[in-house]
Amino acid sequence: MDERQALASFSALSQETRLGIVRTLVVAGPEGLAAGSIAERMGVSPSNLSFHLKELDHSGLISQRRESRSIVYTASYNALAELVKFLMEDCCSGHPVIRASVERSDGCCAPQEALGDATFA
Amino acid sequence: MDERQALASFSALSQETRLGIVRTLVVAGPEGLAAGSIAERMGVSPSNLSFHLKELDHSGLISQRRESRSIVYTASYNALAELVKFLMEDCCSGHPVIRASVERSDGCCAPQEALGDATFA
DNA sequence: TCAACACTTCAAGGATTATTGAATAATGGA
DNA sequence: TCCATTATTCAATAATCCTTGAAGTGTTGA
Repeated sequence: MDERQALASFSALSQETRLGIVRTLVVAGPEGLAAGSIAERMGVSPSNLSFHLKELDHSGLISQRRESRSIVYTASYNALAELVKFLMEDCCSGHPVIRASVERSDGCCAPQEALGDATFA
Repeated sequence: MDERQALASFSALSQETRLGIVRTLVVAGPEGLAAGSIAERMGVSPSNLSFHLKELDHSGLISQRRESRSIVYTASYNALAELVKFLMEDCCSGHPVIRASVERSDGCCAPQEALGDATFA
């Protein structure tokens, strides 16, 4: 993921409605949700939702397919994963504190003592 | 990290100059950099830089201290780590594909085969 | 105390982004 | 074909964000 894409992704996630859409679609899984269902859950008007969906689609964080009358949206797990990687590696220079903090959170990988004095600030 | 903070952080990172500042400060390490040095490196006017620094400070991604005439800024590794965690856990519901993709990237943890059919889309 | 330095704050503008309601497009069933 | 359904696009307005230059705030050394 290049910087342009990352900027667009951060911008997409910086708006309450859009962050909500992404969360909803992630939970919905690969089957996705029709625009109408999303609008209902989020409590926004169809045209407003459409505006935000376009923004998200443009950033690559979601994708769409037509299914009969509906247009069904799905979260792009790949793009989300790329964004997490960008944040950790490109933006944060793979800093040990950040990596460790994330890995620690699911009890995986290196024990905390192994981090040594890499954990500043 | 709650949603409000996450939105503020994404908003902070969605602007080219500010993303550049964060990257610069992460690389600079815990000693940080004076506002003047940052302005010079980023090629922006002092007042414009100040505007963006305030934005970043407000989101919690950086912090500041006065040191003689200068005001020295440092990246908040903690806030950055929290943001990565938010993205993976709250926003992405700890989705296995995203987690795996990140962990895979440093050759740590579970081998790819172990992911099984958790890797959809 | 005064001047120079390092920054920030303020006010004004221009540029983007968000919201709303009306109009338009695509699909499927009677 | 005609109508209802599902969604998008458009135009206008409101709100927010970014940039700039001038003015203001601390800090240091003469």
